[in-house]
Amino acid sequence: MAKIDDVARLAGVSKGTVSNVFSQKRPTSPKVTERVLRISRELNYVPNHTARSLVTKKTMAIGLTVPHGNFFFSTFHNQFINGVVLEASTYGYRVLLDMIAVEEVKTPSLASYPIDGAIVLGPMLEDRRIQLLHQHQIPFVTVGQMMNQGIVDASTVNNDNEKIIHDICDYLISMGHRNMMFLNAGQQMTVSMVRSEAFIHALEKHQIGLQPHMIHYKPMVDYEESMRYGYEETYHTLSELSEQVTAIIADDDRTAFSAMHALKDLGYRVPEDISLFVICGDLSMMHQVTPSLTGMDLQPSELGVQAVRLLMHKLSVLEGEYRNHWIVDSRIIERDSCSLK
Amino acid sequence: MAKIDDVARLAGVSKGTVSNVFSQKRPTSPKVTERVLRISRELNYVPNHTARSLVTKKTMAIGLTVPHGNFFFSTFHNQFINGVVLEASTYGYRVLLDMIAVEEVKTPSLASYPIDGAIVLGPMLEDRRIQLLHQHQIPFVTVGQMMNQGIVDASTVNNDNEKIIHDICDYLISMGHRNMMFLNAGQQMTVSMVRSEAFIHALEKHQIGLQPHMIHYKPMVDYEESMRYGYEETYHTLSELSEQVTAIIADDDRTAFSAMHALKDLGYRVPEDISLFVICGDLSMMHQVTPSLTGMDLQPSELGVQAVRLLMHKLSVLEGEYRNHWIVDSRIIERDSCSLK
DNA sequence: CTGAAAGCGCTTACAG
DNA sequence: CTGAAAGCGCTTACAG
Repeated sequence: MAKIDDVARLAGVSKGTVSNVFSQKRPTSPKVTERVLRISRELNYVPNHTARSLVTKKTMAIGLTVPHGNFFFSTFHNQFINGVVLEASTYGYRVLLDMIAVEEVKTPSLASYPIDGAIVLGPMLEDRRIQLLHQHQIPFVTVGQMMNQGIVDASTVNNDNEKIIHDICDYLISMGHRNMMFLNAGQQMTVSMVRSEAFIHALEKHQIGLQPHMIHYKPMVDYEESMRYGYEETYHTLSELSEQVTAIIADDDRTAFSAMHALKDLGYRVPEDISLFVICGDLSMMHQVTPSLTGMDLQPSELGVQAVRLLMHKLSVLEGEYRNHWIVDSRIIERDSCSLK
Repeated sequence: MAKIDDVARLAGVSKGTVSNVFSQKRPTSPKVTERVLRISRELNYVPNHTARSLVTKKTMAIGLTVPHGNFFFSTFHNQFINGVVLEASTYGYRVLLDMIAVEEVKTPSLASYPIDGAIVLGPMLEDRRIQLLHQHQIPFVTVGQMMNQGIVDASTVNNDNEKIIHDICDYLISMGHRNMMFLNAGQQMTVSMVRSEAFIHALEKHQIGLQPHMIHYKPMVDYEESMRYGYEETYHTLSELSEQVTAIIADDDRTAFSAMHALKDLGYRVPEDISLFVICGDLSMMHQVTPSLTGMDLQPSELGVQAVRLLMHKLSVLEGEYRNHWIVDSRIIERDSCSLK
């Protein structure tokens, strides 16, 4: 590959001038610009990204780390990632995908992270990723519930999870449901704790006593098993219970699908016998199944966009004031899976 | 951040030695190793990835480019990406996600790609991404149908699309179906061309005449519209047709869901009135809906794994013989959405 | 608007 | 097993 010296020599200018033509950080005369560009084209020259990074100290990449474990994207993640990648490209940034946890610095061969900043999706308690980012002094923003873990000033973009749960409970309770089952996310997700608490508060607000069968947590397992979560919990809980659960709140669309499957096997109809509400699912897909699923629009793509904007502010790519915590709106999309008790 | 000179000075050794401790390319005495490591820990030192890359000429990252446009991942893409990221991490490689097309070199500020190789998902006719990769001399492997476009020796990982379509047609025809509708992928996808041809051949093989309503192509549009594709084509085709279509082959699970929706609105039952076969869908999700969907297991995760392995061979990270074209197996998973005519 | 020179933080022959 | 020095391919004050 041609390098800057080759272009400079053939164009009869200095390296600095060639650099300026490409970076546009200082003006160059039209004549020189055109000559340099022509030679560059002939030589198939393009500035070496790595060399540039070394001196500018910018990699023009941000890291996107998702929880470790045998993890698979949900449609929620899809749209979130879409928002991130598209918005990042607006500022000339690329996205480095890290699905497994940022590894321990166990092997000495580990080098620094070639990223200018990071977005941490679904922060967890004792999150190794956050500890390392902090230690390496890489600016980051978390998306999802952030608990205080000593890193006081963490920037975060999130939905208002308390409001979400209260809205859902108010909605279902207003329809006459008092025995609801909540298929929550995994216990290691900080979001699930906030949601459980809000769920309990919402019940109290309406003078409904909490019962053991009302809250379930997704086991932290592999893909296949997590697909069965909705089925297993629904099937076993409902078949062993004497009282009648009349509404189920499912953490995501997959959980909802598998819960529906269990309901069918148990002989229950949705929504005639049992209502089903999805917190975090793909709205289009939820619209296509039968019955179409009522749920909450969390705007995952918007979460991604706002996370990138916040990070760009922290990196001083974006000027002006900004808030360290950003809440993305959510609202109920009524469809056919919930009805009066 | 501390740099190699700081560590070298405090540890009383040369930079070269510090380098060796971290890269492990040359042995260092236990005493020195331990001292360097201790100092490094104290200073929070870690080798600068960019500086290392500049001299080794390796970024230890591969690019993953998906088709441009207003694109959203399907569950197929999810699992594929999973395979790629996990397998790449095995070799110490990270994955740079490019969702929009590798841009034209229109603005001169564009720098080289900081990747050692690339995986191109869903190659298209006149694929700009491939042209650029080729021009920048970045090794790449394509996943999905590759048509000859002057780049003769492109490495590729793929399913056997001809076999897939023949297997599906043989399966449905053996059940008595002769009037089948194929909701194919978008016309710009090379895979859809191969599948259409195979579909036509399969019909010929069984002496079934091709009719205009039998093949449809997903319009290249935004997310919302593509979700409607299955619905629209199914609804309009079936309501305007005098003869009876008895089986539908859907390109992916979303198309299948929305086709099912249309069938329900038209008063058809699956599979009693019309059978439904899904080519490329999330098997677990297809198992959870009612009726559970019969489809083809394309092993998307395995496609990702093999694509990375092939690329690692091309980058000489992996030693030994390898084939430039790799076919990943597929097989029919029988569930409840197809039945005898 | 342009050039000459230093420097970004590493690795790598070369020499011992 | 270790060190001294050159060099990876750019950008950036500094000077004009």
